[in-house]
Amino acid sequence: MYKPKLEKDIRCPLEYGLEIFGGKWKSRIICVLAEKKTLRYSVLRGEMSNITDAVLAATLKELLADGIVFRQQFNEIPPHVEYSLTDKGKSVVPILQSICQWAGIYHHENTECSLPQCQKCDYHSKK
Amino acid sequence: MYKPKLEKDIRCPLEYGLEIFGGKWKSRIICVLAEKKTLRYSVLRGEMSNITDAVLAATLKELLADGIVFRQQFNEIPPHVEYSLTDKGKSVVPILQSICQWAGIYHHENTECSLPQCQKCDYHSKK
DNA sequence: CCGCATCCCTTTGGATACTG
DNA sequence: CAGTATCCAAAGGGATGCGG
Repeated sequence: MYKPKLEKDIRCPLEYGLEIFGGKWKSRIICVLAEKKTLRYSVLRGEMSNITDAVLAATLKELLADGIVFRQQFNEIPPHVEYSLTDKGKSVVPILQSICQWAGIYHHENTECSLPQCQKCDYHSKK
Repeated sequence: MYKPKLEKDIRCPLEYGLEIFGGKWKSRIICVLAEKKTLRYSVLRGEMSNITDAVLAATLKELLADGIVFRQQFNEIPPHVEYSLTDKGKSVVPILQSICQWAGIYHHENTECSLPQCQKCDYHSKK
């Protein structure tokens, strides 16, 4: 039985912001796109181990709706789709950087990302 | 029936950070404590409309475990408990500030917090 | 006064199979 | 290639009532 989504609480800007990039895969997708600039769907999925299509597609949809990513469809043979960050999307990267820096100070046990696909977090400390 | 928590994924610093203050009430609690410095449990609850004891207590426990808040118990008559931010907790406030600023730019529909208890978000723009 | 126990509902994330 | 459909599991959040 389908149940319509309940009216969301009115949220302050802070909570709005956390909604945008606070999801389980969202920050990771933003990081990857920030580093690689433009990626096809299948390549993007390859960069994120263990994510399934259902989840990746749903997450990209949200990011698209929130204006974080840009989606370009190529109706060639074979067809493909490319994703990249919008300006809005790019503007969150410094915030993710600062979170990563902060966490690096306190999260001693695992300062280096141990997930290969998460080496993209290195983006935050590079340069 | 009690079910043990599954082993958490290994997370990069960024995701660790989002875990700390990304929960539904966490940022709000941090904001309130950042402004009021020290609050009794009951007063803190009063500052957050609609939160229930079960949720507030659980959230405070997490923040305590993560070293964000400090808990001082007074075994007087009547007994009470006071919560305040640790140094680690205080150090996340600038990050919340930057998120709030960023969101203010893009979240035009609701730039001003419309929840009274969330006027604490003004903390981020004050001064 | 503070906060836990219990039970329940909603939301989110995921596995598998399948399609334009 | 780039997803959707379906079904399901787990976690988060919440209401109520009790206990130190």
